[in-house]
Amino acid sequence: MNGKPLFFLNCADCKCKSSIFKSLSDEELELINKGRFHVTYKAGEIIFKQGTPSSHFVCVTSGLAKIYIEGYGKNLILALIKPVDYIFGPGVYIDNKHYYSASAVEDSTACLVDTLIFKKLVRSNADFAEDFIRRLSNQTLFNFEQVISLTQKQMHGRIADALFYLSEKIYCTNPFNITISRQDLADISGMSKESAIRILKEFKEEGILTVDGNLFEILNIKQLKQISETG
Amino acid sequence: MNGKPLFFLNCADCKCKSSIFKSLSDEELELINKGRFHVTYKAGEIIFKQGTPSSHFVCVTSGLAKIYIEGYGKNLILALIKPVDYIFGPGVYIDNKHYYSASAVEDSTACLVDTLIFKKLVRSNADFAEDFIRRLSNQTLFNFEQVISLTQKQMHGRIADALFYLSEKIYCTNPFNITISRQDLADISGMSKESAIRILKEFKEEGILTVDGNLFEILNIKQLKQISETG
DNA sequence: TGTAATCATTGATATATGTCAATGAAGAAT
DNA sequence: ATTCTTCATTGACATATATCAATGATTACA
Repeated sequence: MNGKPLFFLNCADCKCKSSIFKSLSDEELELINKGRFHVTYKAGEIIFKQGTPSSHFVCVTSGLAKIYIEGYGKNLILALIKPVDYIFGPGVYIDNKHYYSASAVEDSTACLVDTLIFKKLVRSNADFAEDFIRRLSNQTLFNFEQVISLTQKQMHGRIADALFYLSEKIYCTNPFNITISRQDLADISGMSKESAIRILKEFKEEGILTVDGNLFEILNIKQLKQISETG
Repeated sequence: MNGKPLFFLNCADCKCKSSIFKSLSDEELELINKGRFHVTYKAGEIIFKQGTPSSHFVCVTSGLAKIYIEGYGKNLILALIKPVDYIFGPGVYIDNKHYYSASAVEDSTACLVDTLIFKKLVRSNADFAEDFIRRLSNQTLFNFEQVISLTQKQMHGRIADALFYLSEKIYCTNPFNITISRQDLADISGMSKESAIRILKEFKEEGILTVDGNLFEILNIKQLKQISETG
């Protein structure tokens, strides 16, 4: 419930706008601002659901969200989205459908912006278009790493990768407090919850990691890196 | 060695240009044409190698190529590229590096075009940029299907998916002659060559498939679809 | 403040899948 | 033809991983 002033901001003054918008002028930001909704989500709430039409893209302004594909009986978490980052699915330029679901992991707030406005700006502003393509490319590279980790590494390597992802990319500290569940950790690593927990236990026993509830600390980064690399 | 006249064509007259170029004017095509190389590859030859700098993108004009990530001890085939389709890796907009390798599966020919020209056209022609983004989006959707198949389906389902991919997307006939090896089939399906062969054998025994050397025929499409869906 | 509900943990077990080794078949080269 | 090399096939075996079931811990809640 903090951050209420955000409701009154416009995009041009927004202190926490996504870096994708840096190539936009104030007039262009005003365009975005006009088609914008500010929403709050409680932890666990669905932001959008795979298969539904997508008319807006989502910019997470506080909290933490996950995007995940609902597959055959289980979920694959594609990424965690933290402030200030945005969710722009591949369906927007194809058939305006969501190809994955998104939900709030922590209590979160987000801005929703009409994708038509976004597409218009892509056409009219080459810098913006290029930034967007760069962003799509980075996502693809991330997908590549992910698919190789998931298909060619054994569980230890995959958990190691997930731990580095959480520590380095999401929580950005080393003793870090995870706000995701063990099931989420398993859905990131493509394994069962039970297996994920067992690997954590092994890492603890080998002194690579300490786990106290949701507080994790990677003690032996070098060894964990090696586990990540040897699969 | 057929198709020699291709060497003398320019892009504007090319009968087999990739659909990505349909939004370009003759002048713009001439720009592409100027920075273009026509190359022939023998089956098995490497077109480019993961990790090397990428200055040109590749448009396959005859034959068949594969793009594959060289992972931890084995390869993952991301896609087969048939005429007329092009290979434009995600590194082009990031650091001009190849993030996967490409090689010719059959004797092939290709045009190489400077990526700088491509990027210039993306900036100057909004239709072209949008077509390109659409294409990137489609690739992402394909990646999603692939990662779900590879991580959430058992071997039977993955081989079923690979067979449909070959029959419907690549060779586009039902009794189809594969020009890829069993190892390639395994690298598409994310399993060992031996496992892939065993699954094929089971499908044969159940009357779902006939396999005579490299000639495949899917006999019971409905059943194979179901195997694909039940994982 | 207890009761339900969810989440985390652990053990036992079944099985999907990879690895290794051996053999057969099909081309390529001499 | 004959040898050599690559590719395909099969079997035996080891093991990585999921599933199921039970229990403990934590949180929501009324």
